[in-house]
Amino acid sequence: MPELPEVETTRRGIAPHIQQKIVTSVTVRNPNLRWPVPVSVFQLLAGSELIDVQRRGKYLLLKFAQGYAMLHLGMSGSLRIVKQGEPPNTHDHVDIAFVDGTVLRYHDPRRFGSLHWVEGDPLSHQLLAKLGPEPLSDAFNVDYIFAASRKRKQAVKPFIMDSHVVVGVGNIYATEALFSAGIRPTKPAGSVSRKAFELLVSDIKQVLANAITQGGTTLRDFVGGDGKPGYFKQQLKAYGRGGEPCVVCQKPLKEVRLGQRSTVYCTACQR
DNA sequence: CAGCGCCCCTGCCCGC
DNA sequence: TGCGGGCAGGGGCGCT
Repeated sequence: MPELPEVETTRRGIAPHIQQKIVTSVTVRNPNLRWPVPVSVFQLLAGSELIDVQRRGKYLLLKFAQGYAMLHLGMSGSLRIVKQGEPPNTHDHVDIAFVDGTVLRYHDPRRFGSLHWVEGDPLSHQLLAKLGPEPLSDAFNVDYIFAASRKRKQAVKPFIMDSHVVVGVGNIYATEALFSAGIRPTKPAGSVSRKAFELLVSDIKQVLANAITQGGTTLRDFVGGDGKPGYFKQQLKAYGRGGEPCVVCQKPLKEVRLGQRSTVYCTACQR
């Protein structure tokens, strides 16, 4: 249930359980994810140490001496730490088991996620090479986004959700950040003012950072194997609230589809 | 190239 | 209660 905060929460949650541990086996129960999982390559990982767990955008990178396991959770993917011997449930597609009996288990009902093996620099991989800046880095700033948006006719919401523009801004947080910044999601990106982008950049950073902080509270449940993704729905001011009153002006929020994704905004507060 | 629709897949919810 | 339709937190790909 991954937007960037969930992926980062997952990274922080799993890393201490698996890093610097030796893999004993990799089990792939269903290799038919978004792209076929190269099963035999992963089975060669037995005996190797998982050095580190990194993240680029919504991709998780499990570092080994020989290369990286590059994992994407798609719409419905999740990772949890379980103990060896725990029977798999439906849609538990991959297990990576370690010497101490810890198992990293990948679960993904819709199978929109993916698992690649990458040798060499993972950031040079085709899927990562052209990604935009990390939203919480200094590289994501008003100068950058304003320049990138000039002459773009695309609506600002799909624009900021484009991972080649900036990574990690999914449907929920795009909706929320645009609400906070008072920007109408349908407005062409190229006609959003520099001032408005200043607000938007700051609100994107804030909403993501806040969500990561909150993700921390669901972390223990998540990793413990017991908890729900725990999505702070109560905090959402726009996403999922079509027809309900705007928290600022009480006018009913409007819901439209933009780029095949539901989009909620206030016609009074967002211009 | 920019921009847009399609599609991958399962589960769940709603209305009839 | 059963069933069809629509929608779900993503994003790469192929077409115009």
